[in-house]
Amino acid sequence: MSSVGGEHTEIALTEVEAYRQDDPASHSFGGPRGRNMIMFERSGLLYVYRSYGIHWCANVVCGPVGVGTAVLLRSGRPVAGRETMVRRRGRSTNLATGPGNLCQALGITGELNGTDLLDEKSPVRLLPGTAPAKFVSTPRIGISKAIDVRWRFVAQDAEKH
DNA sequence: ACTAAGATTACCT
DNA sequence: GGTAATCTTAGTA
Repeated sequence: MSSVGGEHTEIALTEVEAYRQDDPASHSFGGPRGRNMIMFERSGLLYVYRSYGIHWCANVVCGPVGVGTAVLLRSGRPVAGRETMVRRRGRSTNLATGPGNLCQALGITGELNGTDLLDEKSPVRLLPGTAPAKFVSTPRIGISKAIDVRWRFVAQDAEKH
């Protein structure tokens, strides 16, 4: 969920991708430096980076301290605050499909990099939810390295809204 | 200092 | 289906 700007929005994740430190396609590949520092912190932190100079992408750090592991949030289904998302996105469909769109819908920007997703006081938090009954794994999207590992997970009930 | 490429999206034909 | 928009990081000189 997110309460950025005092407006509550909430989505159920339908698509994620895993990135590990020993993964050539990962920002954490080669060790901690610059923007990826957060990936080496403790689990439950938010890692935000800019993509193609235009979009924000959000990750959840999930490895032990010192290991650069994170999960990229690619898509979600609107659960609450739909009006806010429509206004932020300027459209009423595909509100949170795609990494950049998801961040825009939730109001996530680079300022939130390093946010503790497990702290009740944080503007952006991770809440327990029900795992999708069925999901498929596929090659990851938008990268040119290590495309043979199928670490993109898509919920079968994912729908465009 | 300079150049190239990138975990993308929206708009054009 | 193709491409422009736009900025940060990494590699080279």
